[in-house]
Amino acid sequence: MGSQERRVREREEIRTKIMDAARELFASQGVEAVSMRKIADAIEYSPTAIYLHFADKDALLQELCAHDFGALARSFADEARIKDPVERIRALGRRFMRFGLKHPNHFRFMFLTPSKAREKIPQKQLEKRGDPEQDGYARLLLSVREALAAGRFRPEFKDEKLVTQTFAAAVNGVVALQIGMGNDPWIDWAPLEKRMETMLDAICRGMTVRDSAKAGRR
Amino acid sequence: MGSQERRVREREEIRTKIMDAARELFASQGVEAVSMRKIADAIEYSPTAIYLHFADKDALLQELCAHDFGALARSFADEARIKDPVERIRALGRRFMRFGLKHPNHFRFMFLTPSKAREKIPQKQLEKRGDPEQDGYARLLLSVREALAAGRFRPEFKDEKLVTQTFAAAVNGVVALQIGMGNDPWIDWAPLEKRMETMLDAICRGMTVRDSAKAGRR
DNA sequence: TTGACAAACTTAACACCGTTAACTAACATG
DNA sequence: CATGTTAGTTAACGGTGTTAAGTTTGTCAA
Repeated sequence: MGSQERRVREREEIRTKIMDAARELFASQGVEAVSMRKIADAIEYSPTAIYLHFADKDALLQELCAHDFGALARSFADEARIKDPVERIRALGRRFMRFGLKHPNHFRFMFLTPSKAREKIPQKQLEKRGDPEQDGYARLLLSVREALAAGRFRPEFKDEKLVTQTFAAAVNGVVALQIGMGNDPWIDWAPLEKRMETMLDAICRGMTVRDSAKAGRR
Repeated sequence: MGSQERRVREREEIRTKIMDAARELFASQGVEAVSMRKIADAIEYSPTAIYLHFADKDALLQELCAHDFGALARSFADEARIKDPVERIRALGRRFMRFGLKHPNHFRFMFLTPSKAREKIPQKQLEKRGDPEQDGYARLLLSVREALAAGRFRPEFKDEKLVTQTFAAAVNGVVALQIGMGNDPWIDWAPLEKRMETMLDAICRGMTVRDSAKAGRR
C-alpha cells in the first residue's frame, strides 16, 4: 500500500514549494517583505495552509536559512584540500565573506538577528554540530587546532576557541559593516574586495608567526 | 511677543517627550516592541500626534539613534588625551565595543540595519561629518593618519581609509557576533571580555610594526 | 471685539500583518 | 459502508503603520 508513502512525499513537495516561494521573496526583498499571505499567494494556497507545515513564520525562515547555510558548510569542503592550515583558514574566511555578501538577507537573519527559536536547537540540528561536513564553525576550529599544533600562531594566541572566534568576528565584521552601512554615504568606503583582503592580511598577520620558509614569497 | 518662542519650546518639549518614550521601549525591548500606539499611550497622546513631529517611525528611530550615538562620539574625546596614536586607536575600539554591547538595539539599528532614511543624509547631519567632536569615524581616521605619519604601520598598510575601515570592521565584528549569536548554544563562546581584547591585540599586532622601544613592556 | 487663519490634536478608517478557531471536503482504513 | 484522519478552507481577532477628515485652541489683524 504505497499511499502512505505518496502522502509523505506530497507533504514534502508542498513544504519545499512553500520554502522556495519564501526564499524568493526573502532573498530579493528582505524579511519584512515575506508575509504569510504573499507566500500563500505565490503558491496558490490559503495563508493558513502554511501553518500545517511550519509552526510559524520564524520557524519557516529559520529552516530556510539553516537549509541554505548547509550549502555554505558543504562548500567549505573545497577548502579542505588546502594543505597549509593558515592558508586554509584564510580561504575559509574569504569564502564566508563572499557567501555573506551574496546572500545578505540570509546572513542578517542567521548571524545578525538574535532569535529565540535558534536558542533551543532542535535535535536534527544538534546532530550536525561538530561534524565538519555540516558545521562550518567546527571546520574552522579544526583548522585552527591544526595550525596551533604546528606552532603557526604567536605564543600569546594559544586558546583555540579564542583564535577561532576572533577570526570569525573579523570576517563577520567586514560583511556586517558592508550590509549595514555599505550604502551609507557618510563614509567614503574603500573597494569591498580590498577591505576583505586587507582584513585577512591583518588578522592573519596579527595572530600567526612569520613563516621564515615563505618569508620572501610575497 | 514671546508666544512664538513659547510655542517652539513646547514643540521641542513634546518632541523630546516622544523620543524619551520611544527610547525606553526601544532600548529595553527592541525595535519591534516600539509601536506608534505604545509610544502614544506612554505620553498620553493619540498615535497620530506623533506624525506631527516625525515623518514616520523610521525617521523617529533614526533620529533617536543619531542623538544617542552623538553621546558616543563625544565620549571619544576622553581617548583624545592618549598620546600614542596606536594606543589611542585601541582605546577607541574598546570604547566602541563597550558602547555597542551596552546598547545592542541602538547598535543593531545604526550599524547592522540598512536604512533608506540614512542614505539621504539630512543637512543637519551632514554638518557633523568630518568634525571629530561629533563624528566618531572621523576621529578614528585622524588617529590612523597620525599613526601612519609616524610610521607605526607596516609598509603594506599605507591606505588610511583601508586601515581605518578594517579596524572598524574588526571591532564591529566582535559586537555584531555577540549581539546576533551571543546567546546561541551552538557555539561554546570564550568570555566576551577576552574576545574583545584578543581582537584588539590581533588586529593591532597585524597592522602595526613592533615598537622596539616598548618591546619588553608586556 | 470679532473674524479669519493656522497650529495642534483627535477620531475614524484603510490596508496590511501573524495567528487561531471552526468548518468542510477528500480519503485511507476498520 | 461507517469512521476517523488529513489537508485544506473561510472568518475572525488583535495588532501594525499611516492617511484623511474633522475639531479644538490660540494668535493676530481689522
